Amino acid sequence: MVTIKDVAKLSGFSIKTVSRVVNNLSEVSPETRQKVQHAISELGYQPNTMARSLVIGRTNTVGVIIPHSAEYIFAHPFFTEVLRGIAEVLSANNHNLLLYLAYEKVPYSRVFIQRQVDGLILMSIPIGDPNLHGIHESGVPFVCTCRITEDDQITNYVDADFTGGVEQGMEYLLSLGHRRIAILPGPMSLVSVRLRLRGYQNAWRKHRLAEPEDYVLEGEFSSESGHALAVKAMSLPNPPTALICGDDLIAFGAIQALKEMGYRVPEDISIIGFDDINLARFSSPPLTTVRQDTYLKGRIAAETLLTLMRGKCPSSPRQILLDTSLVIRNSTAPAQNL
Amino acid sequence: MVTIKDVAKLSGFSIKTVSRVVNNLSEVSPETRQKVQHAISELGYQPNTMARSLVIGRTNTVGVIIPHSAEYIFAHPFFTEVLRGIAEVLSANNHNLLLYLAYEKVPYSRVFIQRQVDGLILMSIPIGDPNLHGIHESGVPFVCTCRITEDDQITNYVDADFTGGVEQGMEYLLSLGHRRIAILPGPMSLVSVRLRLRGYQNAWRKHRLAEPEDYVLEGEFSSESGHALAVKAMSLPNPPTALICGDDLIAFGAIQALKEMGYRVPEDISIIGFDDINLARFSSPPLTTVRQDTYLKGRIAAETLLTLMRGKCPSSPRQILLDTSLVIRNSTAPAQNL
DNA sequence: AAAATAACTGACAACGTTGTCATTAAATTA
DNA sequence: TAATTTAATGACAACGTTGTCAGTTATTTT
Repeated sequence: MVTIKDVAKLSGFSIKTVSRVVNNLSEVSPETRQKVQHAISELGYQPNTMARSLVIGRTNTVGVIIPHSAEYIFAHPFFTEVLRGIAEVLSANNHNLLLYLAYEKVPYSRVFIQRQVDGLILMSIPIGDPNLHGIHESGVPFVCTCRITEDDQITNYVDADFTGGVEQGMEYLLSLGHRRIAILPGPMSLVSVRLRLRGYQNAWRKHRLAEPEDYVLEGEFSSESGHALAVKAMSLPNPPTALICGDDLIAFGAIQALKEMGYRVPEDISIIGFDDINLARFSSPPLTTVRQDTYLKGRIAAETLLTLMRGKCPSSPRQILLDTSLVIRNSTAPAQNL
Repeated sequence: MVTIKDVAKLSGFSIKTVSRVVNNLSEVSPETRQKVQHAISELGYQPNTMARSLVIGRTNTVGVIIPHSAEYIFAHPFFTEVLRGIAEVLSANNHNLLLYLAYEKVPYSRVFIQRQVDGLILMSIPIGDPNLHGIHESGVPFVCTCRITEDDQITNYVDADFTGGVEQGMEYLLSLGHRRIAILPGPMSLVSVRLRLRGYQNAWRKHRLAEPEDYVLEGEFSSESGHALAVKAMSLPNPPTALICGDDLIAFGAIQALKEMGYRVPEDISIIGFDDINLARFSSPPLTTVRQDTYLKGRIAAETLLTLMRGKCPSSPRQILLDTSLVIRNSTAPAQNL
């Protein structure tokens, strides 16, 4: 292994001077710099990251924590986009990205105390995660890409406005004349799902309409679940004329189930998704959906974290809510009397 | 920051003895071990990873390289699955995962020479990547999740048998009576696409049939591209009765385009995809596709790398080709005379 | 009882870098 | 000209850990 010592010996200068050249400090004469650089490229020298980190007390590395219990996070299309946003910002700022699968027993903050990372991004935290305590205690700069409670006032977060997003979808369905609107929000164990439900309830209240009963159909973020729930919805005594879904996968499954049952989408039943994944344009019919910019979520999370890492951690948390927008395609139509 | 020194002072033992306890070495008496452990948990001590790595010369970290020029890799459903396979194996073996976006100018091997990682997984390498030279030279243990040439005999790789996969699809279409089969293989800049094409050609040859002309329609791995190419295919003087696609996204786009043009799938035109992503079951009609196990690809790549890292790098490369299987759903039917 | 072995424990160097401070030579100022 | 500043460089300690090896007990063997 080529070390700074070898470069010093070959160039005839001291270790410290080589270090100055490597770190591009100004206090080196041009000739010296050139000679040292020549020796560096001659030997193919690269500084040892571990040794440097040990001295300077930083690693220029950010940890991204993915709760492993939630496997569907990995499988979900939005995951990639958030990660890409994070990776690009970190890369542009010369920071590395350590990806951790967090099992419940292992406290996230460990990796910070061990000086592996200078900060953390928590990608999807279970409600009541006991690790958050340790995080706060250890003083890690961290940012969540989700909220930990419906009215989180504790963590730094960047998240989509799920409540507002569902309200947008509901407004549209109501404007089309739908009054029997069921929601397939996803798993209620997730805060984001509870926030979606809040949007659903807000919409009814805002229009001074009574929220229909039995129209909240909890499930998973998957097409399989959407399929099953759509079947269940249509077998209700008073079946809905529209379904608003917690994500696009649920919507895809629901559409297929409806077709199989002989309903036409959107003529008989309207469907709205959430996320606007790439494939939403290519379903049959193309999906009307509430768009959230997951790539941007990742970028902003990373940028926020870098800011936190540079300055002291502020007393009040940084909380950012990203707007959603309704993308109208062909899975929605005016309500018919069935 | 709590260091091993603090633990030594509090427990009354030497630094070295604390180190022995931390590393769970046997040469410590039970009482000593207990006292030291008490001090450790009292202080909340965690060993400094950088200092340890510096001494032992390893980081227990694996780098995963993603060429950034290929943005679609991030966006592609298979990416997540490979990454999940890698992450799970590394996690189970107490190794960390550093994710790198590789820009063309930055040689991958740098991160190895800098001792940030003990090995590398290269997720999708452009043909003729100049960095491979540096990789071989630096002696990094590495594994590719793809081949770098159609007959790669150099790198360690784990990849799907694209040629065989397309042959499976072709066999099925031919058995259904199709003779006008066009292929939408994806971007020819990728080796995997050239290998798919090879499977297409093999099938014709094996059946002693002349390969039809103008039936290779190059494009991207996206639904948009599939849509455009399907339109192009059907406007040929002698349009095909079946399309075999390089991935499922292309197939989805193609199906939509065909529907828009008034064709029925599969009655008029048969479609086969590649990958079997989760959503393949939920397209309309459900997609017949060649399944590759991308999650397994990731797992095996990581396991292979760990093996390489443990032993010396063998002289002959480890090359693993994973079988594919045809999943028959409803986008394929016997050929009709159009 | 003496000698040999085993079981623990600790002092100190080493890993490869950067930070602190001293030293030297050159350039500027008084 | 002498005194002061500036620029360039290097010696050495420090970062927090592990490896080496020597030392001290306790235990076993002769």
